[in-house]
Amino acid sequence: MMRGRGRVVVVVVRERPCIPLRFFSSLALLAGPSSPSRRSSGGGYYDAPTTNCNASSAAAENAKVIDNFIDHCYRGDLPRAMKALDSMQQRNIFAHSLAYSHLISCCAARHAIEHGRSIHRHVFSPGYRPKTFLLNHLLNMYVKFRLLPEAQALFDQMPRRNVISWTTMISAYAAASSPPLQRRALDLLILMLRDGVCPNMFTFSSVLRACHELQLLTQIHCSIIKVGLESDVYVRSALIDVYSRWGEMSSALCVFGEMVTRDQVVWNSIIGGFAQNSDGDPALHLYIRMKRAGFQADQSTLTSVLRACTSLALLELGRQLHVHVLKYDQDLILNNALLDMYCKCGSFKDSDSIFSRMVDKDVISWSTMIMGLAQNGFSRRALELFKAMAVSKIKPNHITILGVLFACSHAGLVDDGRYYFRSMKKLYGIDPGREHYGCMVDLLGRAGRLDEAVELIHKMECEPDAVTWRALLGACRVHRNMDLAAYAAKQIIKHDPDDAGTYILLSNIYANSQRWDEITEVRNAMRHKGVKKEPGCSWIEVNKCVHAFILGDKSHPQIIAIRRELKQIIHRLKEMGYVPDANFVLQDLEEEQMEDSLLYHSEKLAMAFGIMALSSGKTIRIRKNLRICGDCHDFAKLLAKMESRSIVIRDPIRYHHFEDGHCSCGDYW
DNA sequence: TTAGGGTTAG
Repeated sequence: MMRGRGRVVVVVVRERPCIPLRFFSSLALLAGPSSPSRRSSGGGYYDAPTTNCNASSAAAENAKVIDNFIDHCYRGDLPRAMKALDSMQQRNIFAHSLAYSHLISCCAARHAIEHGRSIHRHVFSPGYRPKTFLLNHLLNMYVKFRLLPEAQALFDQMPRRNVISWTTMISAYAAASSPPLQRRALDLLILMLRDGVCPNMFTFSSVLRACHELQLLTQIHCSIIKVGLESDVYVRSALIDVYSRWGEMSSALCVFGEMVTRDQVVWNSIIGGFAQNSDGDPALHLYIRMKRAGFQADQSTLTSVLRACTSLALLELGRQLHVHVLKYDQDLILNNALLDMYCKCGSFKDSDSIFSRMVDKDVISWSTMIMGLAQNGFSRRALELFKAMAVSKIKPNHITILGVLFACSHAGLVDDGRYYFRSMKKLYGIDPGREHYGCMVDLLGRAGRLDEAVELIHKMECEPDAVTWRALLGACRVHRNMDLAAYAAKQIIKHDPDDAGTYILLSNIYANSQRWDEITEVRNAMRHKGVKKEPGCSWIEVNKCVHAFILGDKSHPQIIAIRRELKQIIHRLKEMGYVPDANFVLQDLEEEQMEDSLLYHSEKLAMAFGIMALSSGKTIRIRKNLRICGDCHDFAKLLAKMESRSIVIRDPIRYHHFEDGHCSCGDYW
């Protein structure tokens, strides 16, 4: 016993060598409301009068209860700790903040929110003044349970808030999925500043996620530099991520380039940024640099690098990465990325195999497969998989339905498509968006129901965009409806004034009708806007090298041999009945382009090179930046038949699998 | 003694 301020102070220490001394030295066994003046926040003692034996006995009993509570907290025995907490609540006695914080962490780890709420009630009992640090623990617990309203209520109730309290709330709102909630993070930042609390690197790295305006992002970046926090690695990776989301890769690269001590996450941020912006080349180069810098690829790196392979259609490199993925064989996100890579590189044997072995599948796994099959023209299989998804009890989302409608349009299943479109709200609670309408326009247009397609566009609940009108234009192309094509093309240009291909297509339509004034008008508009058509480019991967072929370009080291091979192929194909298709009225090819270079379209050169460089029977896989023209499409069908090998050509819209004289797109693209 | 950054389908 010790003497202090005229009272006997009983030190309660039990023999527990495994518990840190600091833990015990900070114990506060506090008296109830009958003696509030004697409460202490960190002395490791409780007070008891000397003259009253009953009171002394009660104090000893209280000490025992608290001691038990602390013991259970430390051992992580949640049920017993909660029982002891009940007892403390009845006696109106309290332990030190540290014990509660330990228990709150246990509740968060064990998903025991009701216990967490009991602790919350307990520390707000009369006679106890919880420290800010303890309330921050509770705040964090509600945030971890995604109970933002409860976190906000506690935050509002807090008598004092420090930078951690504010940052916890800002971080919670910034991580929310809805933009209005994310805007609340920015509002809180302003309130925090008004409250005189300075944001630190934790605050900035959190709030950056909520930046939905580029101007605001720039302002926050300036503030970060002003207060000297730009060197923090968390802040930098958040900046890289947000600039990447805005497609501002030069700014992201600038932030990355200024760093001296880069960690794994920063590398992942910049690689992921390029991958998400469909800029696969720099993503792969940065990946190589990361490896050279001594970092190993983790799940996030591999997912982004797979995405880069997907955008570049690099099947062989994707297969190499698959070997590294094996050590994370149950990682759902990584498996989904792998599925998508194989789907988009046209290798369904591999995607099927992975999909069937995946233990966990989510809506993205199913949607990836359904969409992959649909885009590649395997509509029946896509619809069968959608039925299997219903059995699996995974609920479809708007992208799944998009895949289903895409599949219906490619198989000409008008009634099925209508059924899914009409019932998507009722069956799945999903409102049709622009993309769903676009699929329906595609479906009706493909079936030759152009009037119905136009009617649907006019009935849309949302404003049609260039994609909607392009779907109608595609149908006009197939069904040779030039008037409607001209109308659709004008609508596309209205929404996307830089679409050079559509200007050229419109000009060709007018030329066919000898409408010279309108041709001049279109050409002047192109000149005025400085619109130029991107040259056609095709890529093919051979022996781990990517070979690029550009229309009219002769820089490939084997170009003479390739052109010779191509001429021989054409000669043989002509014997099979191939007639070059020079009808370019409903294509976005210019007349001189057709006359001079029909023979040397980039995909034809890539196919000829594939025949030369790949072993017999191996699938020729080509990626193209523009849509394939009708002549190259016929050429590929006949070549696949003549060579008895598969040819896969991926254009920006869809995929063409050529086999035995047929294409999976059913000659509609 | 509490708060922060990177990965998947259209």
